[in-house]
Amino acid sequence: MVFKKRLDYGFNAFNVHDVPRAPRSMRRRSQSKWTIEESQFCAFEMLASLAGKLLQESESSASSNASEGHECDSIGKNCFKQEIQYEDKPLKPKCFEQGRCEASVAASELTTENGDDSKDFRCAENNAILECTLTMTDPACSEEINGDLKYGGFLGNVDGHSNYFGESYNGKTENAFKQERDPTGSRDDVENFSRFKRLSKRFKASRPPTRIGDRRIRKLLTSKYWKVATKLKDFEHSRFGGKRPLYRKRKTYYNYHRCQYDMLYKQRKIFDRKSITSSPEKDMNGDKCSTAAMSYRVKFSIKSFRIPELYIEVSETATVGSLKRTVMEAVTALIGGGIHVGLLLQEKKVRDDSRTLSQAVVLLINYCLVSGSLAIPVVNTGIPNCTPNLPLLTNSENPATDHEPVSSKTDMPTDQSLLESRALVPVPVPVPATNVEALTAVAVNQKFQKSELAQRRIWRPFSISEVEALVQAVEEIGTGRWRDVKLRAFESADHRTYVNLKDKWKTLVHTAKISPQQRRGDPVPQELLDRVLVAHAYWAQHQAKKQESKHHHHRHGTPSITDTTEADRKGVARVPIGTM
DNA sequence: TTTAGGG
DNA sequence: CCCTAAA
Repeated sequence: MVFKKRLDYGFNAFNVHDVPRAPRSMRRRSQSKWTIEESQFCAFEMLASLAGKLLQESESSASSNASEGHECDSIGKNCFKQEIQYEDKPLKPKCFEQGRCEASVAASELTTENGDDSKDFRCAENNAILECTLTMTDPACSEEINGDLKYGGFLGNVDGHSNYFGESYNGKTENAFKQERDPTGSRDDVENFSRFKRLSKRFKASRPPTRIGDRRIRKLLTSKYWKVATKLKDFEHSRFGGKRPLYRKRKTYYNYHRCQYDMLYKQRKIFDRKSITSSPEKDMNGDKCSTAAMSYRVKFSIKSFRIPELYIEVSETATVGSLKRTVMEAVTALIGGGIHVGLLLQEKKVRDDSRTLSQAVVLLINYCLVSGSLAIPVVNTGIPNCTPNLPLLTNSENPATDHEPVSSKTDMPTDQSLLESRALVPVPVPVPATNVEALTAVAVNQKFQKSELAQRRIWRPFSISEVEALVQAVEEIGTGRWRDVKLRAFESADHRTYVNLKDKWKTLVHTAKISPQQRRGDPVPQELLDRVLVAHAYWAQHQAKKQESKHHHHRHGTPSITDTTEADRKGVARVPIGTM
């Protein structure tokens, strides 16, 4: 069962425990078996219908957050009223009205019977707005359920698994429904009831009777709820860096979380209606970095057209390109296509879509370094091995190349002489005052990175000299002992792990095998590639021999003359010079 | 932890 | 460069 975890919307616990599990049959048969799950699902439904309205209202109420308590109380109570107002809209098929009735009851009960939930409810409303409005404006018809699924896919389009979940749970709903209709399933309400009580101890089962009509309608509605819950669940996962493999950690998401509006408003800068401004800041949750690995994020806001406000949160390890795509998708979904999204960082265009946002900041700093005039001691960028005041590249005669690729695709100066002069004269670190903000941001960034469990390492292309060193080491040591290679040739290069070296060798071999026309990136001298091929062949053969001798040894109990294990261990074996 | 290989 | 099964 996938849905076992708590459904937490990131504000206060909504605590939908085991949401889809309580068999509907239990709830159906006894009028008093009104479950909390149902209430919450209904709340979603209702929220969906309220979304537009609420969005409008929150737009005009700048002081709303000052009186959260009141709002919490009142919203739930007003739900019914608001919904009725909304009923004026043409979209209210028969089945929807039924569901609407339920939703209203649920909402009022949430407020009256459970004070805690009322507050949560308000928050849920905020978060659910975008999703619910999009997915549920049109009532529960099968086609619309499909649309719903599609949107779920959009939300989670990083991996496209949302559809799977939707279908999956739809299936479960079907099953539940079948069970419900099963005549033998109508045996004893008493038993079911006690089971139900076990499932949801927290809530009294003595609910006022609720008249619920057509089963079919109910089925449609519940299946919808399931999907909403699914999406909200997904949302929650990404929000808290939940490590569901399907979604990975770089997943992006966005929402209309009005709760963040005021906080964001203070810090954001909006250059123009199409620009995106990055303003790194702490998460709303404060700096509990220890628990929330995702508590730091680069947040963006967009001011655009008729969209009141669109908030997008992406991991700082998201690439510029993925950010643009996310924005594009979000906006496109709302107002249609034909939009170009650009990224401005400190008023500089960042054009390279493959850079991560962190790298973009580093890049900015590098720019500061080469072009600035002020001199201050040391600035820690927070980016490992990117300390700006020192050219630290081991095993490389050309440290300047270390940073060069990062800035190669931007508007910032990439003049080699500038970079080199920086590299060769690592004395003062000039930092224009105007970019203090960026540096501050990165300083915060460092704090975050320490707590970030798996920060993607920035891309560091191998310099020619590094390749040379690697080839040399592999010639001597072989292809199966990358730790030794690392120790021998890259001992002081902290940013090169043995996995890096192994990977680089892999690509080198590949590069050497393909035709020069197919090669990309800064060319590796053919001489080195030739050596790569020779060494690769030699050590492949060597390894084969070793395997063979191993078997031979096993069979005959005597070492074979091809056994070079000892030589390997001492590192004396190497590609014979003659073959090179 | 290190290797080996797929993603 | 990441992830991870295996060793």
